Amino acid sequence: MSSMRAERSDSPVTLRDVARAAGVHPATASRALNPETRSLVSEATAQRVQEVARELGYHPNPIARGLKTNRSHTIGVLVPDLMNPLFAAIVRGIEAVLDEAGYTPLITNTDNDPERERIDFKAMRMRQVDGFITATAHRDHRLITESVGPDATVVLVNRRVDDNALPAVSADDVAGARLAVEHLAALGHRRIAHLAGPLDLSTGHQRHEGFMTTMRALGLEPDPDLIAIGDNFTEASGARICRELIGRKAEFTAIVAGNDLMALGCYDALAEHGLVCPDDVSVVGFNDMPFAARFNPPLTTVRIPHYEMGSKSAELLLEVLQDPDAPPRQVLLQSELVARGSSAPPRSPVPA
Amino acid sequence: MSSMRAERSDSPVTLRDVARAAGVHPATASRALNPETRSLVSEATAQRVQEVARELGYHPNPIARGLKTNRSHTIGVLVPDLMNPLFAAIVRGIEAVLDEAGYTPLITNTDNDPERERIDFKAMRMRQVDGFITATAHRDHRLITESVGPDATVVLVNRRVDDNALPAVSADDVAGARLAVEHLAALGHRRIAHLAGPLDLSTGHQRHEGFMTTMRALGLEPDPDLIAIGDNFTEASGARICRELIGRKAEFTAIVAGNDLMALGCYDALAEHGLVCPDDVSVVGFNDMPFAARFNPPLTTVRIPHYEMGSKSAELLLEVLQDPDAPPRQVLLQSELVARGSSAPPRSPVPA
DNA sequence: ATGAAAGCGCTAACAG
DNA sequence: CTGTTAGCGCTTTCAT
Repeated sequence: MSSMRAERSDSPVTLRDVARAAGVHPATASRALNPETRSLVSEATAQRVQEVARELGYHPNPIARGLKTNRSHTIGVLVPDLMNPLFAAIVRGIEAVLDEAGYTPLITNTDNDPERERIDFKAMRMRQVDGFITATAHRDHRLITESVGPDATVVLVNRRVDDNALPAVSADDVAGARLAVEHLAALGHRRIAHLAGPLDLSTGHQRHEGFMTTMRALGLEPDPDLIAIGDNFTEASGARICRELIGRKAEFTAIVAGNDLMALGCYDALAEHGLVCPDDVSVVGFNDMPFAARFNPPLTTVRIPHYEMGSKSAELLLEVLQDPDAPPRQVLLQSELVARGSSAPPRSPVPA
Repeated sequence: MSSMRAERSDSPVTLRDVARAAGVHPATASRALNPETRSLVSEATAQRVQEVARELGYHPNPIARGLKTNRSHTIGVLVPDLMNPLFAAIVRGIEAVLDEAGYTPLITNTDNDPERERIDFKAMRMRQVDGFITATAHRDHRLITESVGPDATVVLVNRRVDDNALPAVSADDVAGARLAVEHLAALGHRRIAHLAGPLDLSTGHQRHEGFMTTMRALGLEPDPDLIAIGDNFTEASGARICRELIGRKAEFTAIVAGNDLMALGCYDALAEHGLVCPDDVSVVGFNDMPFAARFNPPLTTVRIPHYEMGSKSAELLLEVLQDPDAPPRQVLLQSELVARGSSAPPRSPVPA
């Protein structure tokens, strides 16, 4: 109630105002208001200052604080594309944790364009972000360190770099690909194709690895004719290389796609050639993006915990910010197969 | 090439450094570097300062600038939920325009929670945002003006307020609903239901208006039993009120849903009752969200230009920022019907 | 435990 | 046209 008085138009109530009202020096007020330095001030005055601040409706000006401290309580978040629901979910996870900790995310879309990425990094550094969370890392991390400087705090999400030089949280893509292959093998498939995502992205690479390893482990030597590499993780790319695969006239009864979008591209390419999924060809995606169960047919896919990936990455960043010298930690989240309508036993199962 | 020298670790190269190197006063350097004030300085020195700045790799510190000017070149963007692909698209449109103009969006999700919204507004004002773009407006705009103050610059996107007191860009929802009804009527439907979104949101309200008006215009007095109001724009809400509708035992052959998500909810509710879409019941959505064509059946819906809505809203905001006293302008974007598999003639068309 | 003073990097009067 | 002088709001030595 007593606070109503101060709720006037703007809130240009400054630290000085609080100090004056509390009868102390601005410096003292500053100390009293900041949890980090409160111990430097007597319990009594601390109480009083805080009280007065509340009554006046005082809010510290983060800009001014940032100018002095060289920190902005702002985190740069780089994703390929917010319109990909996967990344939207990750961002929401990041936002939740950051918000709780008093940080604000600064979000930007790179469309996987390295040039654009470089520009964004620079721009964010200029805005004094305290750290970065990026989902756009290529397997070689030099692009990042070159752009942000070796000093900057960076956490990777959904991707990782080869040498594990950067802290990262990602799903276990190798294990995920294994689940996909095992699922298809269990259904009786032997001629399994893989339409991989770009191999210079860790997700594309690891899933490819997982595919190859598992195939061999199951005694199914992968046929080079049944492997194709897309140049990005899109429906168009998936469709393109699926057409290519079909054009090769090699026999196959199932496809492991690099991700759900590429799987959708397969749907299209298959349909163009009069092939029906799953009757003629089973398709397994990756990510379990929102609405995957709505597709026609409902997409069998490997679920990765999007939201949790985001929240964990934010936690990890906060951790690194606290203790910059700790060795880069890698968090691996579990993936899980979600069987839906796009996978079924092959028409004429080849007996093992 | 000559710039390599300065590209050392961080970029703590300040205006003073540039000034010193160019042999001028910092103030002069400031003027030379700022396009707005460049005219105040001689062509020659302006050139020289800019040259030196480039060589040194100087970048102005926006924090410091903001502290002085009380502007941050930052825009607060409030959306209900980034995971709704509609809003992701809007955000991308906003981002594109803002970025071009040297502004940075600060994005936040409100989940349509007014309390959360209020908090976000406050937090952003503290961060000195220069303006707001919000997709979360209720029809009554007092919530907004109370939160951000009467002085603040606000543009609405995808929604509007009743009295048009705020600048806004939105799709023509009334016309959109008309298209939906006309489409179904043209197919031969007479018993058309409407599962509306919340009526305190302009989108829900306007689509409902458009539905009622068009029905009457076509001589199809809307049956109150065939109207239900959801409490939010989600699949769950759509499913809930669709079940309710079915429970009423009133006859209907088609549904106009408040948006695509609610239409998806209808798919579920219908299926639960053994009704098949479109054979038994046609369903029309609203928004044409990404992947709508992938659903089963592919969703007939009213397309609104998501991305353009975002970009236009950013342009409008920039406009208002330029000329704060101009009367609030409303931009209405055209919607368009996209006929897909979820709508078909009724089983036994009632002759007109 | 508190006050005084300086300064983060930049811009905006005001002189000259 | 350019230099001088302040000062944005806050934090941080350094004294006291």
